[in-house]
Amino acid sequence: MDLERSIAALNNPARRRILEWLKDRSNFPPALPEHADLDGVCVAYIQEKAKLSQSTISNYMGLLKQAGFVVAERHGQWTFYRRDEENIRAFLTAVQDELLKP
Amino acid sequence: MDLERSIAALNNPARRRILEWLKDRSNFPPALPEHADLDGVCVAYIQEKAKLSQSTISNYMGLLKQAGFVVAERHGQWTFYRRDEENIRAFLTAVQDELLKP
DNA sequence: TCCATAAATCGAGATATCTCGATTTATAGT
DNA sequence: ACTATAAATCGAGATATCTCGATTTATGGA
Repeated sequence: MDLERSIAALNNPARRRILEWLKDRSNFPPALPEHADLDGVCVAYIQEKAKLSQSTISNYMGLLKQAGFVVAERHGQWTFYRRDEENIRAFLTAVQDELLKP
Repeated sequence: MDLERSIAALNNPARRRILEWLKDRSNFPPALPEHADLDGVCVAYIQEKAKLSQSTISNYMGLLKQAGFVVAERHGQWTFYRRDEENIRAFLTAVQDELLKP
């Protein structure tokens, strides 16, 4: 749990929005039939929704991944990103401790 | 509750450390007798502890204040800063909501 | 093997943050 | 009025972040 890195990753409205969108797969276009079993979202879909360039989104997803907020799973040419709920909760606990613990 | 501003204020190790130090007045030199009733800490004490310049600390305290993490109270030539526990809790709730709420 | 598509990496200009020393403002005491 | 002290503001150089388009890498299909 690297607070530094996590807070930096959150310090950007687009990245926070992406994390929110990922709460619900239906914020994105339906998955291809062959990906129906995966609950992640590919970079292209995120890019389309965020209206930022492909390289920017790829970079952002990398930062969110390093921060522990998402996990990436590669399937063929696609990389599917989804939230890491456990790590997100761990982050919240860490911030709470840092801000409130005596 | 301006999340943007609050997260930006937290996105700096020195500022986070200051917020931690302010949890306990005894992290700083004892107050002057005439300030014994106040529980805030003056800029000079924070500066000494943080080993950063006076202008940097003044700037940082301004950011923490705008973010709602501290309140300032002026007494004569001194400005005393102390944590705003209620706002800090409000921030934590807001982050939690942003990260977890469906 | 060749082509098409998805994503990652690279390089760069624009913008923002960090941090400082110098200056200014506010207040208190003589 | 003058001096001293505390804090805020100003101006600037160094460093980091943002975001892009171009290129490269990885994979799958004809």
